[in-house]
This record gives sequence, structure tokens and C-alpha cells, in this order.
Amino acid sequence: MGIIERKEREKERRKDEIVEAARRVFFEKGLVTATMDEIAEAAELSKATLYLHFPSKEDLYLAVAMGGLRALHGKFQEIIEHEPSIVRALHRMKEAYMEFFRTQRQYVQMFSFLQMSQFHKQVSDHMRSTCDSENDKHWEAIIGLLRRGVEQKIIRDDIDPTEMAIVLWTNASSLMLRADNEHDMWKRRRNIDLRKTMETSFRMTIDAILTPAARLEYQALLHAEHAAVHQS
Amino acid sequence: MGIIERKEREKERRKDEIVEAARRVFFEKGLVTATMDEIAEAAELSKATLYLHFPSKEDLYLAVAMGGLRALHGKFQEIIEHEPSIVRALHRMKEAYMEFFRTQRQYVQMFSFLQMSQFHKQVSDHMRSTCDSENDKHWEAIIGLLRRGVEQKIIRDDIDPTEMAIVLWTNASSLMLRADNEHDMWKRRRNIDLRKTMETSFRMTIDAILTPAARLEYQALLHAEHAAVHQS
Amino acid sequence: MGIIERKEREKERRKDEIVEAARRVFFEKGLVTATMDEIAEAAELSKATLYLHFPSKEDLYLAVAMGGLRALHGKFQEIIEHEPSIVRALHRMKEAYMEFFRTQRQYVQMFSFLQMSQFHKQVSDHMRSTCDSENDKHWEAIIGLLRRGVEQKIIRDDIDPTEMAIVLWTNASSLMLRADNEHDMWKRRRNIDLRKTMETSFRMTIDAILTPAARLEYQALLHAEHAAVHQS
Amino acid sequence: MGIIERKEREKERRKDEIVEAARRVFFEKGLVTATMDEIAEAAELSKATLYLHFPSKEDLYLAVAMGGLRALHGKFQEIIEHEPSIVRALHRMKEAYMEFFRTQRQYVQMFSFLQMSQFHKQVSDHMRSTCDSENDKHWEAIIGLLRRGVEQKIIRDDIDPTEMAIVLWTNASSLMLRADNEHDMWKRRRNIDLRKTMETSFRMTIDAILTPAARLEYQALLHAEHAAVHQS
DNA sequence: CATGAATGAGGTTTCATTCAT
DNA sequence: TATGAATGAAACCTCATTCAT
Repeated sequence: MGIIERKEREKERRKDEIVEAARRVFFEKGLVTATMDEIAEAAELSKATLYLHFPSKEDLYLAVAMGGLRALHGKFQEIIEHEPSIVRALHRMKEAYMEFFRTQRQYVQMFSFLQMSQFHKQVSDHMRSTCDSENDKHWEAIIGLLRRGVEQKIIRDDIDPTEMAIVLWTNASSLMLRADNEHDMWKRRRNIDLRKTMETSFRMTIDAILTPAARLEYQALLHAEHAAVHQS
Repeated sequence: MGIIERKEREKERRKDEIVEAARRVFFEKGLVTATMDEIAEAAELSKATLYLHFPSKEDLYLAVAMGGLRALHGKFQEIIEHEPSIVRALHRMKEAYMEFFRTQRQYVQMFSFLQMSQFHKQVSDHMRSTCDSENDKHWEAIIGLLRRGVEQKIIRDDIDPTEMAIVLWTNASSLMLRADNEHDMWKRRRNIDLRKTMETSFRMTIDAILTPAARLEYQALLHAEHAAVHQS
Repeated sequence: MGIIERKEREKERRKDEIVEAARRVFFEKGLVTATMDEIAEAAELSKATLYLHFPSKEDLYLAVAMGGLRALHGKFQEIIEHEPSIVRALHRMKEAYMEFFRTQRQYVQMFSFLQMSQFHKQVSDHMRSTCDSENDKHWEAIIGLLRRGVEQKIIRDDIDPTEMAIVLWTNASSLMLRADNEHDMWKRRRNIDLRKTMETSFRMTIDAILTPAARLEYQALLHAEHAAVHQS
Repeated sequence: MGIIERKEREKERRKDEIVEAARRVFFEKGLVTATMDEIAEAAELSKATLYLHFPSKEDLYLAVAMGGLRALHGKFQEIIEHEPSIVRALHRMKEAYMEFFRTQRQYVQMFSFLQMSQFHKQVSDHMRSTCDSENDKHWEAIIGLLRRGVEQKIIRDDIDPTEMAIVLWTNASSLMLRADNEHDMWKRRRNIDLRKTMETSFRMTIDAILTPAARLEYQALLHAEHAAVHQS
């Protein structure tokens, strides 16, 4: 009995090793340019072994992306569960996302691939459904937070929380993607720091969904933080 | 001399024919799935001939995308030039973008590819710079509009107009992309109509950049329009 | 000591089980198309276990073929040993071969593989020599029969009995192979029943090796049998 | 118009070059052991180019075999058309086949593959039908010859000429195959020269299909030839 | 210019065979 | 002995791109 479990665990570990090797290659080369040969070499395995665990390059890509997604969602989850203040929770989620962008920005590119329908068609049903349920959990958490916010009169009640969640997440993600791709270009051409623009965008969107009272709380929070940063 | 010009014109026509054929194929299949063979067949030319006019598949894809971009920008330009009211201009631009989405939504996918740095690396310098300057004109127009808005106290002055433009355009485009890809999924799973969410997002973003006074004007406009629609 | 013997017997039994499973798969799919996975599944064993007992797919194939060969040779042996009349023996051997073809025709394909030198190169020395000695016994028996026939003036004496044996067996086997492969084609295209052609071929070859006197005996035998068949 | 024809011819030439390269490789290694890479290298072409002209390794193999078949059939055709004496024609065909065996024996292996139904399943419809019609011509020629022989009372009339043709060709081919594979073995073990056995088999089969009168003519022919050989 | 043919590259797939446990 | 996993090899297949005419 224990043997079967151990085997199971080892299989998982092997899969994780492959995903980790694939991550390195995909981060460096992107989906199209990366080859299964490169990934096999990075994993120190044969190409056939990769196909033993993942039915296609796209599936493997999705598995890598899901790793990033889970990491990010994990942080969100933690904040949502432990931060009693909705305003603070939103703020900390922004911080977490920014931190994620700073340290693992390549995932952002990957996330943007995930929603392309073109891409989804090439992925196995199993992976797609795994991915879908993961996403679902994520949306549920954010929507839940916003619903609580509405109840607490923190979030405006004239917009459907689900729609709000979509707008919130879409706005944030898309600006990150742009920041990842065009940061240098905007700096060079118009002296714009997209990192700062991301903050601006966040603030605008959060402002837009808060009730007037909560907006004051949010501004106070930003102010306090700003002061704290400048003190250190 | 006239002969050279005629040749030039014919060459342009041939390029346009190729782009039009490529558009049909890319619309149906997407960048990765579409093949040069299919495009050649659609254009009733040989594959090699495509390469006489475009150095790579990506270049051709970009050429198609640029066609859509120019069409959309043309409409924006016209509104910006002829609509004296900033608020009305923003509103009409939203309408134009929504109309564009309704009729040529496949371009939205393409636009999202354009900003991927992975993609840009595979494109010829010439095409890239053409694309960049086209984009530049576009940004200039929007930023110009917002600057005028700041001067007229229509647009809030505490956010850099360039940043605002980026946020505005990025938010709008990203929701369109999501609507293109996930419309059915959201309808099915949570009974969300992403078309409506797009409107919500627009309204939220525009609200967020207007001064309080202008916001009233905007709401009046929406109200009037709403009434007009329900009358007909 | 008894334990070792039991082990030995069990090992043999296991080998036989594998050969039987392999037989089913090879009969259905042929050497090239059949896979070790399929055989392993049919044997309810892992692929690796097959390799504990047989060093290669070809060896296993040969083991299966040898089973058929032994069965057929056994019948021949029995006839040769117990049938005093050479003419009757030849006739009964033909009958036995035809019966074998009717009930286990798939072996005929396998036999034809055996003689391909390409094939032999891929087989273990041990298996090859087992196979060779089996074959040797077979040839020895037929040649012995023919030699006896020569002594009894049943078989013509101007052709070497060994050559005769080769011709006899080769002709018979090759027509069977053709019948196995092309039966339907000949029926369809030229309304030829290769089963009947096999009989024709046998008769021609036997006719060709008998002395004139024996030929009459053979014809009488055929005639008697023909009458018996038509009576029933 | 001439251009199209020239292109056509060049395409044929290229195909022939590939077939010739493949022939060398298949002769050396056999169907299973030979790889498309080796053939590509031998042809000094890329593997992809091979697949441009032949849809599979099996098709290419068949094309090679067909080359040999056509060569052999050509010689038969020539004899059948120009040799007025049926007996002489049969004899010269045997000589031609023996000569073919001496100089291009590897084809014999290939021919034996052709009739395996296993093999045929892996071949394109086009190639299969080309092959079938080639074979048909061949059978038609031999059957025609035998029919003429029956009319001229050279060939016995109590066996269907088609069946006779099958027996004749099958016997001859199968002994050649055995000679190709087992020549050394028989020489070593029983001091049998299969080359001579082939002659024996031919003589037996031809004897078996001739009328008594023709058989005398045939023996005279063999005798004359034997004398001629021993004189030189 | 236009094109048919060629090609290098790499993804996908399948397998016989081997290895570590 | 038995096995799950790994693997090297190669067929198969598709394409973007290039070349020779």
C-alpha cells in the first residue's frame, strides 16, 4: 500500500522536475521558439519521457503556467482568508501581484497565452479541465471577496461583483503584460515608467469599485504606506 | 516615369491582394495554425510569391493586423478631429470600438499578438518601424485628446495623460480580447454577458478619468442615449 | 532437487503461456504490426517480463512459429512411421498439410518468415540452433521416406531424394502462402480457387517424383477417395 | 507545352534517382533494417524530399521491387513475343529467370515481400493498383503462352492454364527465395547446391505441364544444350 | 516576377529494449 | 522474478523558408 503511494509521489516528483525544466526553457524562449529537445535536455531526460508524462508541448506549457497561476492564487487566497479588512485585502493583493511581477514576470506572458482560444484547442481535455477548475477557484475567491465588500458597504453595489472581478483582474493583468513587453519602449520614447502606470491603473480601478467612504479609507492607507516608505 | 509609378501601384495592389487573402486565412485559423500554403492558395499564388512580398509569415500577419489597426485608428482620428466635445468624443470612440468588435472581432486577437515581444522579434525591421510609427500616431491622437480634456477641465489633472491613455486603451482592449475568447464560457458558467461587461468596464474607466463635472455630463449623455434607444 | 525441477517446470509453463499469448497476437497482427505491449497485455504480464523469457520479439515469434512447425512435423512423423505404403504416406501428408492450412493457416505466413535470412540475423543463437535442429529432423524424415520410396521403386531414382524433398516441401509451402495471401484476389479477378490450385500443385509434384508404376497406384488412390467423397 | 513535359520528365528522373538510391540501401539492409535517413543520404536528398515523392517507406520499397519486376517481366515479354516455339520459350524464360537470379538475386527477397498481405496494407492505394496492373500484365502473358501451348498440343489440356501459370511461377520463385536464403546452409550440411536444385525443380514442373510429345522435344533441347556447353 | 521543388527543423508517435527497484 | 519507468531510434508529418529556373 505504502509502495503504491511512494510510486505515486515519485511520479509526481518526476512530473514536477519536468515542469521545472520546461519552465526554465519557456521563460527563456517562449512557447513557439522552445523545442521539446531543449526541454528534454534541460530536464536531463529523453524526449520520449516528456511525452510519457505530457501529451504535447502545449500541455506542458499549460502545466508550467498553472504552476505560476497556483503560486499567485495561493498568495491571493491567503490574503483573502486572513485579512479581515476588504480594503486592505485589495491593497495587499495588488502588492502581491506587483511582487509576483517583479520576481516572476515571465509568467505574465504565459497567462496571456492561456486565454487564447487558439491555444486551448491544442491542449488535452484533462489539462484543460484541470486548468478550468483552478481558474474557477480563483474567480470564486475574488468574487467572494467583492461580495463581502458589497455587504460591508465597502464595494459599490450597482455593479455585479462578478463583472467587477473580471474588470479588476483583466485590467491588472493586461497592464502587466504591456509592462513586460513594452517597458523599455515607453521609457525610451515617452519617458513613461510602466511600473508606475501599473500602480496608477490599480488605483484607478480600485477607486472605481469602492464606495465613497471606503475610498477615503483606501487613500488613507496609501498615504500611510507612502509615509512609511519615505521614512525608511 | 509613369511606367515606374504604374508598376509601383500594381505592386501595391498585389500586396493588398495577398494581405486580403491572408486576412481571411488568419481570421479563420489564427497565426500558428494558419499555413503559408493555405494563404498561397487563398491568394491564388504560389508560396514562393508570398515571400517576394513579405519576408516572413509574421510580417504578413503584422501587415494584416495593421490593416485592422489603421481602420480602427481612422475612425478614432475622425472622431477626435471632428467632435468638439471631449466627453462626446470619448463616448463615440467607445461606440466605434464596440462596433469594430461586433463586425471584425478577429482583429482583436491579432492586436493582442502585436504587443508580444516574442512576436516582435520575428518581424522585419522595416515592418516593425512601420508598425511603430502607426502606433505612435494613434497614441499621439489619444494623448492629445486627453491633454485637451485636461485643459478644458474635463479630464482630471492629477494623472499624466499619457498614462491615462495607456490605461484607457489597455483596459478596453484586454476586455475585448477576453470577450472574444471567453464569451461563451462566462455565459454558460456564470450567466455573464461579457459584451455588457465591456460596457461596464468602459464606463468605469471613463468615470475614473473624468473630473466630477464632466462625469455628470457623461452620465447625462448615457442617460439621453439610453432613453433614445428605448424609444425606438 | 525436486524443488529445482518444479521451478524448471513452472518456468516452462510460464514460457508456454507467453508463447500462447504471443501466438494470438501474431496471428492477428503479424510480426511487424504486433507490439510487445499487446503481447504483454495478452499474456497479462509486463513487457519487461517477456524479456526475461525471450531475448527479442523475433525470438518470441520464432518460438510461436516453432510450435506450429512441431505440430505439423509431429503429424508428418506419425504418418511416416505408421503408414507402410509410401504412396499412401505422401497422400496422407498432403491431407495433413491441407488440414493444417484449413485450421491454422496463419502459421504458414510465419513459416515463410523463418527462412528469410534478414529475419534470422535478429534471432538469438540458441533459438536459431533449436530451430535448425527441429528443421533437420523434419528434413531427415521426409528424405528418409523418399529414400525408402526409391528403394521400393516407388520414387524415381534419377533425382537426388534430398533435392526432391526440397522441391516437394518448397512447392507445397509456397502455394499455401500464396493461397493465404491472394485467395480472394484470384477468386475475384480470374475466378480461381487457390485451394483447388493447391491440390493441383500437389498432384503435379507428386506425379513428377513417382515412378510410372507408383503413379498408377497414386491415381487409383485418388480415384477411390474421390468416389468415397461423392458417395457420402 | 514543352516546358510542362520537360518538368514531367525531370520529376520522373528524380523519382528514378530516389528509387535507385533506395534500391542500393534496401539491397544491403532489407526493408526493416533500412532507414529513410540512410536512403535520403544515399540519394543525396533530404528525408522530407523522399516523402514528397513517396508517401511511406513501404511505398518506396514497392517502387524498387516494381523496378525489378518490370525488368524481369520485360525479358519474359520479349521471349514470349519473339520465340515461336512454346517449348523453347519456356526454356528461355527459365534461363532468363536464372540469369536474373545470378545477377540481381536481392530482388527475389523483395518479390516475396510483395505478396505478403501484411505488407500490402501499409502501401498507398495508388502504388498498390500500379503494382496490381503490372502483375496482371505479367500473369496475362504467361497464361497466354500456356493457352497457346494447349492449342498447339504442347501443354497438357487437363489443367487450367491459369492454375498452371500460378504453379509454374510460384514453384520457381519459391525455390529461388530458398536458394537466396539457404544456399550456404544446404551446401554445408548436406552438400546440396540449391542452384542445381532450382534447375531440377524447373525441369520437374515443366515436365509436368508438357504433353508427352512436347516432353520429348524439351528433353532434346536440354540434351542439345548440354552437349553445347560441354563442347565449349 | 513567379513558381515548383527542395529542405532543415522539429513536433509527434511508436516501439523494442533496458534499468532500477 | 516481476515491473513501472525510461530511453534511443526512427517513422511520420508539417512547415516556413529558400533555390533554381
